[in-house]
Formats: sequence, structure tokens, C-alpha cells
Amino acid sequence: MKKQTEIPRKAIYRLSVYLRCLQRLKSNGIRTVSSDALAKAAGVKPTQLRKDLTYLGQFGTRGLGYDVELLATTIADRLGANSLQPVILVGVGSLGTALLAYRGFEREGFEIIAAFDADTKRKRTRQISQPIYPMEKLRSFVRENGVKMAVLTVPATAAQEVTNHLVDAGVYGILNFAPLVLQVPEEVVVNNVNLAIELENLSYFIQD
Amino acid sequence: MKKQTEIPRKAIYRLSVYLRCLQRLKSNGIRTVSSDALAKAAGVKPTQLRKDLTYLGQFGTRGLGYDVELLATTIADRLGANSLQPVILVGVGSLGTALLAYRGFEREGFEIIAAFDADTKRKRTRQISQPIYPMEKLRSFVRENGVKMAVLTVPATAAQEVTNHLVDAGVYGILNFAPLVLQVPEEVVVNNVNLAIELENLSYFIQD
DNA sequence: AAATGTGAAGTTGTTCACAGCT
DNA sequence: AGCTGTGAACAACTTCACATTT
Repeated sequence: MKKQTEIPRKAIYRLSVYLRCLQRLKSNGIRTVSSDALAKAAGVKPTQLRKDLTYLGQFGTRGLGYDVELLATTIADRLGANSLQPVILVGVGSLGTALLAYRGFEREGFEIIAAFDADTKRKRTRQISQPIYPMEKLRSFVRENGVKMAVLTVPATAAQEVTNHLVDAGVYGILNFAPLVLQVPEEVVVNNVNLAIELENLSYFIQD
Repeated sequence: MKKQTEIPRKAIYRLSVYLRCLQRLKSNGIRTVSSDALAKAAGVKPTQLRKDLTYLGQFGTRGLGYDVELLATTIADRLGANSLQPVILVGVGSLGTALLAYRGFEREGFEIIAAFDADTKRKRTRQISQPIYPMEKLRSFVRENGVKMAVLTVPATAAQEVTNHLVDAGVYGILNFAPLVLQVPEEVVVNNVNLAIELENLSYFIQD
């Protein structure tokens, strides 16, 4: 559970952002970038960027900047984002279906390999390529495919129960879209995406 | 742009979470709650909950706890979440369509009243109730309807350009799903939801 | 007795200022 | 000269300990 050097939680998040920026630079054929330029693209201050990078070691060239390729692979390595992680999705409603159809994940190192739903026969308007299995298959599928992460897009009323199944099956990272706080054992990590809260937060900050 | 009393950014976010919990308690007929119980439901420590609440004043009863109803309306008030905010959505692809169909926002005080897309004639598999307008209508619609917030679900390649239009039209809160950092004037607030980054973040924290 | 409210201590994260390479 | 790397100062946030109220 411990990391090589402890990287602050928020820095981890920003490293992901830097990685995206670097990938874009790379595909534009840019080979070298200064902390000023990269920081601007990532929306942070240059000193923060440099501080964040020191958690990974040091590989900038003073007077010049960073090698885009090298920096990208170093970050990806440390984030564990170089190997394609298999992910499952539970809850194939409208949001779940949209996420299944979203082709942006593969480029980013993830693939939703299967979906689960209480009702596998429900009519789904959009054509999706992943198989949809009934909940009973979840446990064996997770074990056989070494799945560690799940995207949870079930209704709030079912979320805690489904979470219990996931944890029981051996999943220990959950990306939760249901608008409630999941109770999980401490070795399980939950990241919440709550759209209503994001909107509410925005509306607070735009009051005059 | 200034608040009555400055509430820390992170506290604002948690107040939204508390509000959701209180609404659930209320609909279960519970009238009074202690900081311990509410904190547990919200996934925070009791002292943090109490500290957060002091930013709103003080209305707990010592020895007893908080009045659920009163606390809920006080928080909602301060968050500006009591009046139904009109929101528009730009980019009616698969994710945009799913969000339009998502009926959870109204209960939370928001309503997506219209959508905009470069291609209004594109076939959309799911029936949605909101009108879809061409981008040319955006500016006048925003002005006439006093729209302040927008959900941005266009492809990354179009995101910055569309953002410029939104800002120009008078929107100053954007919930951005495109996987890049938007450049905006400082009076405009952007909240990012980046699914690939959330997954990447999870995958880091589940490494052993 | 039970629970809130809060100053003070502690922790974490950010920015500065500048030394040190190339 | 230009740009990175980093200890030290600073700022933000969290937790503690306990006084206070019902």
C-alpha cells in the first residue's frame, strides 16, 4: 500500500493532467518544453509544476527544459498508466451506455471490457460493442479476468448493494457516479463523480 | 465576486454533500441529526462537519444535534441552490445525450433547458425532451434566458473554440467534460470532469 | 450526559527566492 | 542567459482538546 516516495494526492492528479498535455505536444512533433510553457498548458504555476516533477526525480535540462518523450513515459510509468487496465462497468442505463460507447478511454490506457446489469434484456438504443452480463456472472468474471477497477453507474438506490458485491468479488477501485457516499472497507478506493454537486459548486462561485 | 464570509473552497464542496445527506434523512422522516451521524453518512469526521457548519453560523442545539429541515434550507440558501438555475448543454454526442436524458438534475435544483450542436440534424437514438439549436442561436438564447452556466460535452478539438463563444455570449460557469484545460478569463469559472484522469487516479491508488 | 462551537496545534500543500547547471 | 531544482516561508486546511450550552 506504500509508494516508493510518497507523492501528495493532489500532485498525482496534476501529473495526469501534465501527461495529457505532453501527449498533445508529442503528437504535434514538439520534443522539448519548458516548465513555463507546460505549466501554462496545464493551467498551473511553473513552480508548482517543477515541484511536482521532483517527486519523480530530476530530468530537466537547466537552461533548456524537459524532453517531452522522456517526461511523458516517466509520468505514465509512475502512474501505472502504461499497462492497459481492464475495467468493468455496472449499470447500463443512459449514462452507462454513453460511457460504454465513449471511445476515448483506450487512447488513455483503459478499456471497459464488459458491462453488468440486473436486466440484460432491456432495450438499448445505442449499439455497443461490449458484452452485457447479468449480475450473477460478476464475481467469476472479476476473478477470471483479474479486474481491479469498476465504473458504477447504477441508480442511487442500488449503489451500496452493488458496491458490496464488487468489493466481495475483489474489485478495489471504484469510479462512482451514483449521488451518494459509498461505505467501503479502507483498502478500497472510491472516486466520486457527482454531476449535480459539480453544478451546484459552479453556481456558488458565479454568484456576485 | 466576494462572499458574505469567506468559506473555504473545499468546505463548499462538502456542504453540497451534506445537503444531499440531509435531503435523504428528511425524506426518511428524520427530524434531528447529530454531527456524528451526519458526518458518518457524508464520509467525513465529525469535527470537520462542525467546523464547516460554523461558516454558516450556529444553529445546532447542544446535547441534541441539528434540525434536519433548518440545516438543509440554510445550506441550500448559502449555496445558491434554492432557485432553479437554467443551464444549457453544448455538444449533443453520446455523453451529451445521456446527460440530457438524465432526470436527476431537477431534483437537485438544475434544469438543462436547451442544447446546442453544430449538427442539429444528426440522428439521435434516444428521445430527449429539450430542443436542440444550431450554434448560431447560442448567443441570443443565452442573453434572452439569462443563462449563466453551461455543460460542455463537445470533442476536445472543438472545446476551446466553443468555450470562447460561450464566454463571449455571457456564460461564466462551465462544467467541462472535454479532456483538456480550457483557457478562460479569470472571472469565468470552469469545473472539469475528466473520466480518463479519474480512472488513472484510481489505478495509481490501487497499486500495491 | 450528550452534543455543539472554537481557538490553538498540527498537517498538508503552495509559492517564493535563489542557488546551481548547461 | 536561461531555466531547473529546492529549502524555507507562507497559506490553506484538518484535527484536537476542551469550554460551553441544553
